[in-house]
Amino acid sequence: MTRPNQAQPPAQSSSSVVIIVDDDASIRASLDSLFRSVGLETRLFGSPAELLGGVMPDKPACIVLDVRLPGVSGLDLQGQLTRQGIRFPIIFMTGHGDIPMSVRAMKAGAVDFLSKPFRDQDMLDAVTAALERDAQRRAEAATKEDIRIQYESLTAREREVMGHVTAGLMNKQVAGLIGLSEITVKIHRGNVMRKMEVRSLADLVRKAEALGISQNRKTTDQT
Amino acid sequence: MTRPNQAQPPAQSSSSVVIIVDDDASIRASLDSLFRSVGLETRLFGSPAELLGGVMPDKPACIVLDVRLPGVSGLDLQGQLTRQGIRFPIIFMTGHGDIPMSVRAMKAGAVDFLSKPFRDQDMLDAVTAALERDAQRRAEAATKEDIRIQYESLTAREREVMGHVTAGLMNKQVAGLIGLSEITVKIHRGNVMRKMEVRSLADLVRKAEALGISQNRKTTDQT
DNA sequence: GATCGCGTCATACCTAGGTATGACCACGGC
DNA sequence: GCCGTGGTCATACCTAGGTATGACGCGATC
Repeated sequence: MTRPNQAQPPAQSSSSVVIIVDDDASIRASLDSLFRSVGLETRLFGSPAELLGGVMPDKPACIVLDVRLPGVSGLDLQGQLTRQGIRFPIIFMTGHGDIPMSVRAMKAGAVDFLSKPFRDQDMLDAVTAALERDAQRRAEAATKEDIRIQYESLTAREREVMGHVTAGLMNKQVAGLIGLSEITVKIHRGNVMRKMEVRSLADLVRKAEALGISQNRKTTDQT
Repeated sequence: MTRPNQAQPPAQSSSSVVIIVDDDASIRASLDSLFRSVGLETRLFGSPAELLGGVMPDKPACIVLDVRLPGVSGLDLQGQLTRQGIRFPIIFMTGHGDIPMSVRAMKAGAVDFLSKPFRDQDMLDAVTAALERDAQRRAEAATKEDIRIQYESLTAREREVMGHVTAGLMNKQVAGLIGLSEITVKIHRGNVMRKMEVRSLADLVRKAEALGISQNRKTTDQT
């Protein structure tokens, strides 16, 4: 996998980040101290607005979030982040939670839901799991992003040919379908292989699958 | 996709089944009535042992489970079922639940966790979601099972060749790797295409991916 | 001991895929 | 107007893939 984009590990001062959102300064401080004691980087926020106004870290991270927050609730923030495409794993804390609240949070993808007071070790375990999950997610996203960039370097014709080729059609079938000569299809196909940086059809098919290329039947017609 | 196995929809008296496990007969009865009122089939069990001793339905189903049960707890039963490969979605009910219990259940994959008393509609919504999830899972499992059966019809040599071919190697490379002549590889390859019921390499690659055939992933590209 | 399935390989022939060279056209930007 | 990019196609040549026919060895089974 070449890497025309994405984060390198050059100056990785800290491997992972824990984002803490709580309106109680003393809780922020104690969590900050807890996470730093195990070598984790922290970012502290007193409100959802502060978090949303800031820059998201470009390394594995997770969010430790109080359910009860000034303005919106932690659960609302969870939905807001999801809609914005910010997919850091979330660990909830609450002093006055109930079962429906915890179930809702877990359904929405939270990693854990801890009732205050919780044991430090429980929080650390949850954060460890969350950071592992995020590292996994980042790796997958980076791979897919590389492929997406390659795909975007294709011209419209090349994408069309790629779709049909990865669907298993022969060059002459592709030619017939989109009204070209077979030799032209071969040229496009060669360009696709070069731009997608694959040397076998098998790898091209896998990259197409990763992109979710379905080649919807009959959407192209003429033009 | 031919179907040498799996369930047909011939005499589908009821589309889906709800399995109810509760030691309280009156609860069983009221749930039974609730689900039947919306056209769902039910199976009632007073204990985990009864459930485990029975035959699992061969149609979309889900389990409605009391956390507190004679013998093992509902959560233990959840783990037990998972280990046995029984993957029906589970909805928990509890009269005396707490947050850690609900979180544990949700982490283990439960669809929902309802505190008694719950509204009928909440239970029906949860069951609907669970049955949808199970229908999805069944469809995927059936497809994969068809492919697995085709794969099992291959001889050892054919599987070996299939692995290398779907990894993107040319016939002559496969021949060199496993010490055969190219013509023999071509014969095996032809057998693979026939037995796997595909007519293009692209489809073979997709079936191999569905099977999770890794075959020492040889990264091609790199220029 | 005959049969069968599997694996092996050769010859022969055909189709499919890949690439190089050269050419022409349309379009948009400098 | 010139040039670059993209698209088109032809000829030519080579490699890769697919299949049919025929053949032989081996081990398990009947």
